[in-house]
Amino acid sequence: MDDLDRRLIELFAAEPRIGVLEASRRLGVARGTAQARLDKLAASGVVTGWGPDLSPEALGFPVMAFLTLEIRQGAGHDAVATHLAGIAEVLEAYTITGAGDMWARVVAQSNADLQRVIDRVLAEPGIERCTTVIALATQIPHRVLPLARSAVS
Amino acid sequence: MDDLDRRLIELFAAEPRIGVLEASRRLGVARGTAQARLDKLAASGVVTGWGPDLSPEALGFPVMAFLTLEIRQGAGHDAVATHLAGIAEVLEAYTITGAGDMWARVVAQSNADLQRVIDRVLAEPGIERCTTVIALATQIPHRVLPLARSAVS
DNA sequence: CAATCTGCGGTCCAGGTCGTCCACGCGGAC
DNA sequence: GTCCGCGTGGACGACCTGGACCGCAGATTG
Repeated sequence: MDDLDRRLIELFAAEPRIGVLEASRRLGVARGTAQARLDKLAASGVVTGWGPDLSPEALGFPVMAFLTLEIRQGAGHDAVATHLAGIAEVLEAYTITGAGDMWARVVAQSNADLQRVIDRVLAEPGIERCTTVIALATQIPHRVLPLARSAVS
Repeated sequence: MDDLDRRLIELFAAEPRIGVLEASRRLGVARGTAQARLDKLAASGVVTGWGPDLSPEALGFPVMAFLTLEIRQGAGHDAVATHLAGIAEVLEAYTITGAGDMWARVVAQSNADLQRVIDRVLAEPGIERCTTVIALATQIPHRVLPLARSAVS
C-alpha cells in the first residue's frame, strides 16, 4: 500500500471504466506494473470487488432507518441473523456492544412501508425489543477512499 | 428494471470482470441490448458506479463503531458534517430523527485508536454528547443485491 | 563482497473486446 | 393503418487484454 497503490485506487474510484492500460499511462508507469499492483491489491483483500454499486433510492427504497435490536437472553444471535438475512430490506447487520444487542440498517419504500419491514423483522421471537431511528439526510455518503489515502504501510 | 436488468446486475455482481460481450452471451441476448441496458441503469441512477470496493479491515482499520452524536441546539448540523467530512475514519454520517441527533460510522486501527478518533470527532464544539457502540461481529455484510431482486417495476 | 531475488520499466504479439453505427423485424399505442 | 420504441444481428475500426520476454536497479542474503 504505497503511494502508487493509493493513486491507482483513487484513479479507478474516480473513473472506473478506464482500464489498466489507460491507468498506467495516467500514472506514468508500465502497464505490467499497474496490473501487478491491482492483482496484489485484490489478493491482499484491500480491493474486495469491482461490482456495480446500486442505489436503494433509485431502486424505489428512499427511506433508510437504523434498528437497534435487543436480543432475548439465550436466544442466540444466529437465529436472528438468519432471519434478518432472509429480508431483502435489511442491508446490513452487526452484533454490537450492549446486552445482547444487534444493529441493522434497513430501507423501505415509504414511511408506511417501513412499518411493514419492521414487522417482518419483529416476526422473529428472539427479538425482545426494537428501537427505530430514521435517517433524514445524508451528510456523508458511504466512502472508504479517504481512509485509503490515510492508510500507511 | 425488468428481469433482464436484474439478471444483468446479478451477473456483474457475481463476476464483475466479464465484460459486456460475455454477459450478453450468458444471458442469451445481443450485445447491443446488454450495453443499452447497462447504459440505462447507469443513467437512471440505479447503478451509481463501478468503483473498487475497499475493505477498511484490510487497510488496517479492523475496529468499527457507531457514534450517535447529540448536536447542540442552534449549532447547525452543517458545521458538524463539515468537521466529520474532514476525518477519514468517518465512513458515513446521517442526520437522524431525535433531538438534533446525528449518526456516524467510524473505523479505527484498534480499540485504543478508536479513542483518538472519537476525540477528533468531539473536537467540534457543536457536538454536545456522543455515545459509542462498537461492532463486535458482522452478521450481514453490506449488500444491496437482494433488494434489486425484490425491486419491482 | 558477490550472488540472488524481487520489483519495475519497456516491448512484442495474437486474440478478443469496446463503442458505435446501421437496417430490419416485432409488438404495442394512437 | 401507421408510428414509435425496442431488440436483433451484423459490421467497422480502434483499442485493450493477458501473456510472455528482456534488462536494469535496489535490496537481501550468504
